[in-house]
Amino acid sequence: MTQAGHGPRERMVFSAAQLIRRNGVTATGMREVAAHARAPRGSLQHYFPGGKEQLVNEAVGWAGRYAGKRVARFVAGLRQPTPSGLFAAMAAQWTDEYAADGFAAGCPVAAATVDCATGDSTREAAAAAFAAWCTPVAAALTDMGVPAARAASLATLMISTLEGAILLSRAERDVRPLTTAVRELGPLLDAAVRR
Amino acid sequence: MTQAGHGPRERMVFSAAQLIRRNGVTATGMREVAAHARAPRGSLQHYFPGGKEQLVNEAVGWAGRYAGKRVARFVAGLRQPTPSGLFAAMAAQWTDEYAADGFAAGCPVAAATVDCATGDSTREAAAAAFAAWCTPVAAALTDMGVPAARAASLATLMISTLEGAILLSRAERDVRPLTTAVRELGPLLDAAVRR
DNA sequence: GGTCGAGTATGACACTGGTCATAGTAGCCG
DNA sequence: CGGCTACTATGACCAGTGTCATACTCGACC
Repeated sequence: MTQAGHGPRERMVFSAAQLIRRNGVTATGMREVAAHARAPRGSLQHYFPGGKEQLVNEAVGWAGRYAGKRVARFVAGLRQPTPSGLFAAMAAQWTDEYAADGFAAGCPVAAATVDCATGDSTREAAAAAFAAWCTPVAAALTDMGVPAARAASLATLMISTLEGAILLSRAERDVRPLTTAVRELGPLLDAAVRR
Repeated sequence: MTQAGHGPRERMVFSAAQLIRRNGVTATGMREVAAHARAPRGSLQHYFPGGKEQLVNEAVGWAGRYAGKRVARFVAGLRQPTPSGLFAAMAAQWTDEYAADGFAAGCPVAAATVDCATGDSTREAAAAAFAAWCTPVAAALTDMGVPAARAASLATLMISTLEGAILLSRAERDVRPLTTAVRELGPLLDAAVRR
């Protein structure tokens, strides 16, 4: 998650995702988002006339697209593409971040799902984000030789397990749940490739 | 999660867990908890001089102990105890609730982990709750014949996957992530029993 | 130059949050 | 009865929220 906002609008969406990831939706204030993005407070109502709900939904959508794009880069970075390798790479993104920056942040989509006081549209945005994340994973699995029927199921399983392991790791302040998830789930994933 | 509070204090802890489960920590107000528990507002500062932080932590701890106790009942209810059967029973608790009452609520411990604006002690309470949940699961696995070395890892995997599947199911308003987790993870779990 | 509009900047509003202070009530014990 | 403790009840406070209204800057365009 590198700082990559050109315009002030994108910076605000990015900052919103960043803060939601850390503190949750309700605990993240609009003024706080503007300050974090070093954007004028008045721009909030200008760019996001739909208020906080719109801002949160866009942040969630951004996170989903970001995660989806990362999948392609992960599989491209594998010397020998295997399902377990992809899963390990996805988990490594989190273990690396936790090792470098601490356990302060989680997945913004998860935060939006749990903290859905904003309205039902946020829940829909979260579902769309998970779909945008799950689809490329399933596609990568089929490319690796997993039958199409199981690819979608395994992709869902991978994201479920990863999301839960992130949760446990954050609570325990230890990457152990993430590493055990990779170790235990890897063989199951590789066993699904048709040879 | 049946209403089981005798005294007003327990009712408040229970109500707090219930509301946190639905709306998250920050979005749950103290006055709201008192009203939901049909307890006088003044009792809040009497029973919980530590303020919201104490109330939230006790609610999280209660949820952890509750989940831990459920495990023993689950394994007792299985006619033939297998790891996959236990996992299916744990997931069924959620699919049943979602089928009956809708997708409004999630796991309170997950909510407390994500929405940790209350302070670091809440995170520790969440870690303790996950431990109180994970330990009996690992014990049940060893009883079923899983080598002790893997039992702890598999218990962590089960809870990670379950927690993530709850998240996805809630976002999608569909129990599909939960059912696929059970279907895909079952064989892996049963393959770990020593025979 | 004048006009327009995108974007910026503030201040105010109504409201809710957690917390504190204080007063009141009930029941038990001596 | 008085006194004490457990509990209840209420009101006030201040910081914070999202949102709105208004006024300002500044560059582009005719």
